Parts: sequence; C-alpha cells; structure tokens
Amino acid sequence: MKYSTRQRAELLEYLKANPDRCFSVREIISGGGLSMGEATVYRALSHFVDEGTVKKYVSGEGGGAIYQYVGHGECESHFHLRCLSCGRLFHTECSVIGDMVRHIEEEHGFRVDAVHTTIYGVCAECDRRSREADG
Amino acid sequence: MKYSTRQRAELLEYLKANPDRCFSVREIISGGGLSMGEATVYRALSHFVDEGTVKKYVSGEGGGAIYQYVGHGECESHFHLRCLSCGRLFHTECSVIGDMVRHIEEEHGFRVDAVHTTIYGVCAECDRRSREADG
DNA sequence: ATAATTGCAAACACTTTGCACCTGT
DNA sequence: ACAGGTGCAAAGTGTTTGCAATTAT
Repeated sequence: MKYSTRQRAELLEYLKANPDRCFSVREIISGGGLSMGEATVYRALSHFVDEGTVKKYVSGEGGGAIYQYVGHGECESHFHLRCLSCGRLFHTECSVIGDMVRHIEEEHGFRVDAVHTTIYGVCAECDRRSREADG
Repeated sequence: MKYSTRQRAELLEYLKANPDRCFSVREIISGGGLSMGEATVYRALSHFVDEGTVKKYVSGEGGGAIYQYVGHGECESHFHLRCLSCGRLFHTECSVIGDMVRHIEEEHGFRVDAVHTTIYGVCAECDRRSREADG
C-alpha cells in the first residue's frame, strides 16, 4: 500500500531532527538541503499528517501552513501549548487540564477534541525576554 | 481616522444578524446580497478583525478563512468552544477554565492568550445526533 | 480640502493536479 | 509486473495590492 521512498525518509528525518520546531514548506525546501520537488513535499506532508506522524497548523497570520513532527498517536491524550512569540510547541500532560476537559464535557455538554485544540499564549522564556525589553 | 461607509455598515450588519454563524468570504459575497467588491470585503473584514468586532478563523481544512461577529472586547476574558460538526461558537465564561488558565500560568509558566485560543470539540446537540445515527 | 475607502484588474502566495516517467515491493 | 511515488509545469484557490475615481469628515 505504502512505499517507503528516499524522499519521504529524508523529509521525515528533517522534521524529526527538530521536534520542537515547526517548518513551513518554504523552510523545508530552501532550508533543509532536501532533493525533492515542491509537489512531492506537499504530498508527503499530507501523507504524514494523515498518518498522524506530523501535525499541521494553519495559524491565523502569514499565509501558509506549518508542519511539525509529533511522532505517533500519543498526542491524542494531551494538550498542546503554542508560544505565539517563539513558535515552540509544548506537549502538556496535566491533570488540571484533564479536569477541565472533563468539566466541559459534563457541565457544558461539550466533548473536547484535544487533538484539534491548541492553547495559544506566551511561554516563560519569551515572557521574561519581553519584560526585560520593556523594562 | 476611520470613515463609516455604506459598504462596511452593510457587511457588519450581515454578520451581526447571525452571531452564531461563521461566514466565508464567498458566502458573504454570493449569499448576502451585498453590493460591494471582493477586495472591499477583505479590507473591511480585516478592519473589523483589527478592531476586535469580528473574529477570524483559519480552520485546518477547506482553504479559506471564516469570519464571525463577536461584538466588542468582551471576548478577551472568556474562552470559545467551537463545534467541529455544526460550526457554532459557544462563548464560555467559566471559573473552571479560569482556574486552568491560572494553573497553566503559575505551574507551567505559560501565559495563556484566551483571545487567540479556541477549544474544539463536539457540542451536545451534534453529539446526540451522531449517537442516534450510529445506533 | 483632505484623508480614507472603493472597485477593478493584475499580482501574489500557497497548494493541488495532470501526465509521463521512475521506483519499491 | 504493478501499485504507488516523483517531478515538472500548469491550473486552482484565496487573498492582497496599485491606482484612479469616489466619498466621509
């Protein structure tokens, strides 16, 4: 059903090397010295996204989508915090968040989909940096 | 600084008439009998988004962005739950969510940005409907 | 008067697709 | 051998922009 090709392997390895970072298609093509056509990058990425190996974000600003290696499946159970400043993604396994999810389901009658939800904000590091800059 | 024009008034009124719904630019142009150019729709929308009167979503699928009337400012303090099935948006003022935000800030060192965060899931109504369908 | 807004069409950026060729199994 | 993948260039989307004419203040 699915062949494992040089191109896909290279691409996945490239993403996997920086599990903290997100990459736009442009970055993948120009940044990582991959030898594969643009269309192939798109096809491979959507392939990985379907598989659940890679997560795709469509952040409000800046035109294109960004992709990030997340490994398999295990991201279904926890929440993701994305820093609006540095763009890093934090995988958060937290009972308080779990409690909130349960509360929303039981009290508000809304079944939360953790996979499709990302909590946005500013991480400690960026927060400190901006405080120092502002004074 | 800002003129109030017939076009913007019409557009805002159109969105305001269905505060529960989201509209794509296509829907706005073809659906609501507005007489204004496409570019003007885009410009007006991004104007309203900057003002905070309208919220813009870029959901993973289906190409374009969708827009929804949210009124002014008051959405900064509460969370939004969006139903992945019917697309409705629920404004949720909830202490448990507030507690979670505080927890994330204090324990995880991550300052949550409620305005930019949307919790995705399935609302009670759609959940019931799909249960009935599945059996 | 003058600064902002409109409309159109052209320009853009990102993504998808058709088709012939190539590759993994 | 054959299903699936690749590359290129062309075609699609959705969105933005240049510019002259128009409108709100």
